Amino acid sequence: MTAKRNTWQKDAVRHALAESTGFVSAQDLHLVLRNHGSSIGLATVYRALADLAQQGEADSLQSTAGETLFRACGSSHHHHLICTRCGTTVEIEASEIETWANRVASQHGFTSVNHTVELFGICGRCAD
Amino acid sequence: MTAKRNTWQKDAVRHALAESTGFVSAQDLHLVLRNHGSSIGLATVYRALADLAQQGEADSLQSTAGETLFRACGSSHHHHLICTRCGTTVEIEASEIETWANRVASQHGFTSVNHTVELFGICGRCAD
DNA sequence: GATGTATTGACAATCATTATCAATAAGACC
DNA sequence: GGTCTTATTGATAATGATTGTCAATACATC
Repeated sequence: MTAKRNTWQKDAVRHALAESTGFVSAQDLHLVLRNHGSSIGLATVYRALADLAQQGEADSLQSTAGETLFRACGSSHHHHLICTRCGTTVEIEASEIETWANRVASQHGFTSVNHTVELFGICGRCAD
Repeated sequence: MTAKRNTWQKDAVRHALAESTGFVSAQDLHLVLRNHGSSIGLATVYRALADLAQQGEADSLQSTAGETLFRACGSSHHHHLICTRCGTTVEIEASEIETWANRVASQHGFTSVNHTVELFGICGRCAD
């Protein structure tokens, strides 16, 4: 049994992630924590984020720049609508998409279907 | 005017990409070309793929491993259904998704909407 | 409080990708 | 064909994100 331990580092990452409005990289988060006076190491931030993502406490996606971005999220399945200017993110439930994905996949003989759906745009506040 | 030139290297990349069944990385393609006796350089493969993607001759997506993957594709807008075992890829037209994306985005006051939609699963041949 | 071990953090190592720059070769023009 | 201009190539160095290493540290239990 992998006896997991609770450390202030993991909490710090959890909290910093919760306070970020949109998706952030591990490096971003490390910088934020350091600026707040924390002495947390970069590798630890990477490890904590990987853990959170695996436990379903965080969503992750790959930016076009090749970074992995993270965001705190609810536990149920959902997608994102992300402002490309300010990073504001809205969680979206879309049962239509789920059924569509399953239907299309089975039409082509595919099983064990996963999907990646992200919407990008410019939010009302940034459009002005 | 940027006077583009035609080189055998660009054709080689185009052809190698056309013969790949699924998404491939620049490194993969470079290896394939080398194994076929080509002396093409790695940097050139990267440049050619970036060009093809920009001209709409290829689609690209970010793998979870952090690589950029490419695939030859038709010119019209579409999505992909990808077998995670063998890489077989099916192009999918989904006007429903387009309208859904626009509707959801405008409901939240977003404009200039883009979207990323990819389906992953196991194809009939690999399921046996 | 003492102990065993998961976890940390500084740094090295890795991997994909991009920049550098001299050498090459398309394409235009004669 | 030969010449010229410069886009393109390719070997290599440089960059940037991420992961591995490993001794030191600190959780949780006795």
